[in-house]
Amino acid sequence: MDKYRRIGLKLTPQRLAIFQYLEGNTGHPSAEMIYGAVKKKYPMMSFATVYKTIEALKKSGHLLELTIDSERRRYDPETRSHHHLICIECKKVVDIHADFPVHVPDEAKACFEVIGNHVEFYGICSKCKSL
Amino acid sequence: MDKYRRIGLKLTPQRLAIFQYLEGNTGHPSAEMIYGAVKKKYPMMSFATVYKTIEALKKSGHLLELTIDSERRRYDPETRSHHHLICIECKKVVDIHADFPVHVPDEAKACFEVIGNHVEFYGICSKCKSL
DNA sequence: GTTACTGCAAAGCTTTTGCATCCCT
DNA sequence: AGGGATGCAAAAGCTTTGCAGTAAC
Repeated sequence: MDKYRRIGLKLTPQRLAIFQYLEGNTGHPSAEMIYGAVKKKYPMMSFATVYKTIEALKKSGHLLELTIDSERRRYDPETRSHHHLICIECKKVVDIHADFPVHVPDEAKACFEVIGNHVEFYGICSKCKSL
Repeated sequence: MDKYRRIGLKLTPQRLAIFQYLEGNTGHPSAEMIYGAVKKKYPMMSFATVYKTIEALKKSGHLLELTIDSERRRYDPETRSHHHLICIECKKVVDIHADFPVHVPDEAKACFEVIGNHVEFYGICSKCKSL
């Protein structure tokens, strides 16, 4: 947890709870999910603190904002490049750690400097399929 | 334009203007961009009509809702499978029509029925790069 | 004539912000 | 002690909805 102090973030109890909730969390939570989980420990926790902490983590590169759900922003503490499998029913998102041989066509390279890529697989999870 | 009437949509002037704006539009517009463009022709146009028409087009499969921009929903009249190149500065989105050899790992196949995939390339467009 | 669409305004959500207070360092 | 963080409440976006009037079919 010292990595957060090193980048100038004060370690308040609320933040520690958020950090702990996010640590290794592969559920791609939304702000509301973070708030709900952390509020159990700290009932005084406010949404403002959640959003402000998310902002600080994003800026310092410890949290990624995903663009996989059009209804709300979702976050991922796994900042290494990886891909996702998304259930179109329940919006569940599962990580896929693999490298895919995707190469941008040359005509696109001409007008874009490509930095990275992200593959989304769409489908229906087994839970939703059985309903 | 008859394809819309065939699926039970009434062809009002407002809708025709929206359809015409979207036809072949590769700019991945947001609701506000659609509203702004169509309002020039029909100053009485309301946001409600834009959103309700978007909803009708989505339901009938004539419009895709993209999840490439966390700030607002963006739409794509190109409903065939394709991919995107996204400028992380100005959020410009460019289509890429190509097939990539991406295959879901077997362990993921076990718990998901995969329907499709979408590759996003992130980068900086030449316009933003020169700023 | 029916049925569905429009436009307005209000409401609903998610996210951001201002500010006084508090607390980590 | 100082500067940043918290929490509240208000505000700001974006999107949806109810409803009365209107237009397409």
